[in-house]
Amino acid sequence: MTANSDDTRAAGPRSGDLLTIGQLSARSGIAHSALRYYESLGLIQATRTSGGQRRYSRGMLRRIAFVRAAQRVGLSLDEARDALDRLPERPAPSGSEWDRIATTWQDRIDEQIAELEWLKARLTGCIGCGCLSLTRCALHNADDRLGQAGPGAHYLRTHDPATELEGGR
Amino acid sequence: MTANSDDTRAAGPRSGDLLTIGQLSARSGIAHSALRYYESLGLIQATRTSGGQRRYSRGMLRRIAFVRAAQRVGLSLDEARDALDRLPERPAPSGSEWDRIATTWQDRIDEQIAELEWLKARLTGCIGCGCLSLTRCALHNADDRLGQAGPGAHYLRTHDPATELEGGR
DNA sequence: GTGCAACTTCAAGCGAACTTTAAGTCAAGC
DNA sequence: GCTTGACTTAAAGTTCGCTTGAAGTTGCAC
Repeated sequence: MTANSDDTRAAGPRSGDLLTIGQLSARSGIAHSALRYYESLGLIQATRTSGGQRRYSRGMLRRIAFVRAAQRVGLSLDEARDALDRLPERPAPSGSEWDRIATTWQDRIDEQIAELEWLKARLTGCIGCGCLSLTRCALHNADDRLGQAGPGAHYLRTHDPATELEGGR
Repeated sequence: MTANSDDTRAAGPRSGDLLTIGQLSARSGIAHSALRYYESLGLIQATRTSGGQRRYSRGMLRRIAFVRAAQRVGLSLDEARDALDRLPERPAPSGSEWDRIATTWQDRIDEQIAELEWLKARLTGCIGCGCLSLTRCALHNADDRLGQAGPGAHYLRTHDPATELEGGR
């Protein structure tokens, strides 16, 4: 960005609240290209200057934070947009819709933690047994557990986030 | 020209130790196509019948389980193969190399759990405050934390697994 | 008014992890 | 011997989440 003054926006008299894409990128840690990509997906919005440049309200930082949290919880960007679309866009999302999402996400987080704990426990067992015990070693016994999830790329996702969000309640 | 003149022993679907790709797929829960893909990457190996069909030893189930565990820990398939290559292929991996990997993975798991706990705690705060508190809400405050990791797609990976495995020797 | 960083669009490219398709071959039960 | 389903290869296609490149425009300090 230019070495213009250190406030958020030096240009216009009343533009104190608006961020350029470079500023939004710096604040959010998301690359310019990714922000434009997010805009193309409808995750964030921008107004335009008369010259066509994007200007973002500070509320976009909140939306980006929401998206990043959604990703960490395992949602795709499409799913994050759906969730955002259901939130009232006030000063901040509020009310039962947000409660519902937060609760759902916490459940998902708990599931992910539980799975990691399971894996960790099995690895601990392996260390203890030197991975030589056919009856106790995680990697020996894992195949008993492997077949249970059915075919497909289910190993990175243990459940379908869409059904979780849409049909869950 | 008999199908099983050799040690391959391709006499039938339930011929002792060797599995067809269909059987391996059923046992492991991994699609046929993915198994062939894994073979192309060197993650698993097969002998061949005189007719050219793959036959897998039961040890491949262990290797697949290892790969799946590696994926859950956040490794790429290439990294999983590197780890497999360093394990002695005995009845089971054993010894200090396995200890080292298991320990490294447990550290990674701990990190992932910690991050999930952090996110969960922030969501809990949001529920408590109805997401209206500018000072406490995770999504309001997240941007303060967002910029700290620098640019790039750092939000899904908080560290580089390659340096973890290679440099940590 | 000039210089230059920061911006614009659009399309193509990328990397990971697979899946799909097409056309053919093998294995085993009857 | 025939049939049928499981298998073979190679290449192309898919999805996700972006990044890169080219070529041009805007905004602002000097």
